[in-house]
Amino acid sequence: MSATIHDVARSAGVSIKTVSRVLNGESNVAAPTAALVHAAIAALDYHPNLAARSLRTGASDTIGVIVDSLSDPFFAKLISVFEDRATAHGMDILVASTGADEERARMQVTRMVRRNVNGLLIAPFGPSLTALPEPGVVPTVLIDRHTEGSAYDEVIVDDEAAAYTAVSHLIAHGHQRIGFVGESLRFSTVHHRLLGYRRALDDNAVTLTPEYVHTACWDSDTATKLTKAMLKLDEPPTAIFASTPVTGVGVLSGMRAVGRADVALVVFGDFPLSTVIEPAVTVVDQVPVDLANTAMDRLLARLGGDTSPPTSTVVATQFLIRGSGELPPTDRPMSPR
Amino acid sequence: MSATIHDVARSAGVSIKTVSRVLNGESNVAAPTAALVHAAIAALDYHPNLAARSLRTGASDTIGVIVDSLSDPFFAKLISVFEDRATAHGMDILVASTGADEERARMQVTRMVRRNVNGLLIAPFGPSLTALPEPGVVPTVLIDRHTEGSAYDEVIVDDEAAAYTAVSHLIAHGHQRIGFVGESLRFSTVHHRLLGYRRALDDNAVTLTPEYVHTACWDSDTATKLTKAMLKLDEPPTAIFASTPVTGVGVLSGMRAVGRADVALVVFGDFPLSTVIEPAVTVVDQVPVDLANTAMDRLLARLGGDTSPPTSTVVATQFLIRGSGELPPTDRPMSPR
DNA sequence: CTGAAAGCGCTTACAG
DNA sequence: CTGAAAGCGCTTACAG
Repeated sequence: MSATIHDVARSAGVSIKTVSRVLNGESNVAAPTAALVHAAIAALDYHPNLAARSLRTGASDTIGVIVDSLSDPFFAKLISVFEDRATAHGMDILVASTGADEERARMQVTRMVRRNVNGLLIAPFGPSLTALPEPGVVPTVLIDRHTEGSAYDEVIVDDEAAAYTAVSHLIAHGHQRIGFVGESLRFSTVHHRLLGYRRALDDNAVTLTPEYVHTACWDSDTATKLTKAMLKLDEPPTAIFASTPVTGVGVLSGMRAVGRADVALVVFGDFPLSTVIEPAVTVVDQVPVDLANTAMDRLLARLGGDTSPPTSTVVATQFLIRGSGELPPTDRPMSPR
Repeated sequence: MSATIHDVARSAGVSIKTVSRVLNGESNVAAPTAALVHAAIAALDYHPNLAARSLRTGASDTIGVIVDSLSDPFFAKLISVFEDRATAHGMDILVASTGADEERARMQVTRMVRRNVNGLLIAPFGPSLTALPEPGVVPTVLIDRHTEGSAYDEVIVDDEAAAYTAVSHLIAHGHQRIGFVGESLRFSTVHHRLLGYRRALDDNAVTLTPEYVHTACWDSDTATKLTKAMLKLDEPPTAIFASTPVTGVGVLSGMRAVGRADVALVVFGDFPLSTVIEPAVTVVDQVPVDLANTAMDRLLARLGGDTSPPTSTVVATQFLIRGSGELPPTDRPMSPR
């Protein structure tokens, strides 16, 4: 039903090879011939069959994106930027989630490779390399999280330095008892944020209190529970550093549940409503748009034939001071239980 | 480099047709033969070439999703559910955004069709049918918004009824001056939410005040600006109904900017932090998970050969009363300007 | 500058 | 229950 290259060739009175040349912008076609072909293409509303092209060339004009979750606002923002950029280059994007499950991540990579994606953008997790494509199979750029020993370009932020800044900021505002509410240390980002937290304490001669450090807050609800527990300690923290927006929301919820809006808070990662909450939430903004654009730049360079050694690009974060991180420490006595 | 069906056939000592039969689960293969083929497939780590299959069959085991924006939390949630379901059926999803631009929407549909997607899930906008695939080209299900005269299944919510409930709730709590902050009426959803708003006023003998009705809040910032302006009227509204989470966030921001946390608020659509804000925000929850699953059910039915006439499925919403919609009207005098 | 032939890796009739 | 042939719609050498 749809016109094929043969129809165009017949209509233009040339061979299919010439049509193919015009289609692929090859230079060696006489101008009048090219015009004839263009006219035929327009007249027949011809569009090349992508599956046929893909079968022949092994590519697909498609970019695969693999992240933990498609509904997480951070990843959703990355995807949004990837799609804009891909569309501008005539490519489509295929998305897949891993749920931070290694088995599923492996499967998603395999599926993408089988789909002949031109390139892959992956938010890796855990130290394992098995959930990444084998080197040489498909150009790949890793985003947000570092994987030791990978053969790929990566685009990350300096999590440790940003966390260091954030926690130092809390200490500078008089806080000595600072909670750390983090997701799993399986994520290199959370691991480095914890390192930054510890270094800030060390450099300011603040003793680390194990009861204040939580590294298994899988979701908002867990963060809420742990926050409530922390704030009920005999010596509760006067400030909390949340390692991600998801845990940050949980912390806010926990603070609210025990009626403690006076606890200082800094969240790693900006989120909608952060400026509407009272007090507005001080955050480390990872600037996901920059992260995504930089990663896409790398991938496009690789697709363009760049074969230089893998690079590690560190995108700048922004520390946005809004109020919640500047609350003075209160030492209101708490009921013992 | 990768094994082909010929390699498997040779290794198993059968013809490629027999391998193809096994691959596609056709019944008429002798058990011992099938076992031989399976062994060869496993030994060679064979995976069928998807492009070749797609070229031959005209399908691609792929579902296309087209929405306004990939980073909007509502659409991101829908996509997340679509991906889960698609993965469970061995299909991948291709995503594209329209930016609510008809030209771009048309282009995205064309691209998806050219990619031979098995099915399409589209959040349409505006009355135009030109941004939808021509009937018969590809099974399509429309989500969230109604398009008059389309030939496709649709899965929507009863926007008018839900808005009616929300606004009636405000009136029942003593409010007579109720603002409507909406995005464009191009969206059938917003249009119907406005109808529900008007009907609730009518049924309760509340006069509609044109200054309270805004239907061009493209983004949060516009909603903020209009909210601030409304609250500075000589007779400001005592309650506001926001037609979407995006405008709702803008309204909250505007209320905060003029120091009016005492204005009642109901938002159409739940959003993260709605329970953490003080007071917690009363919302009409569209239950995006239900919407997405129902749409996917319809699409899978169509892919399974269902050729019955197009259906319109209305998914139930939930009215979540949390505090912000129950604030009593205050009649604090405002400065005249 | 242009074209005829071959073939990418599958599935679809068709035959036995 | 099994197979040989044809062909989906392109691009890739190769020839002229």
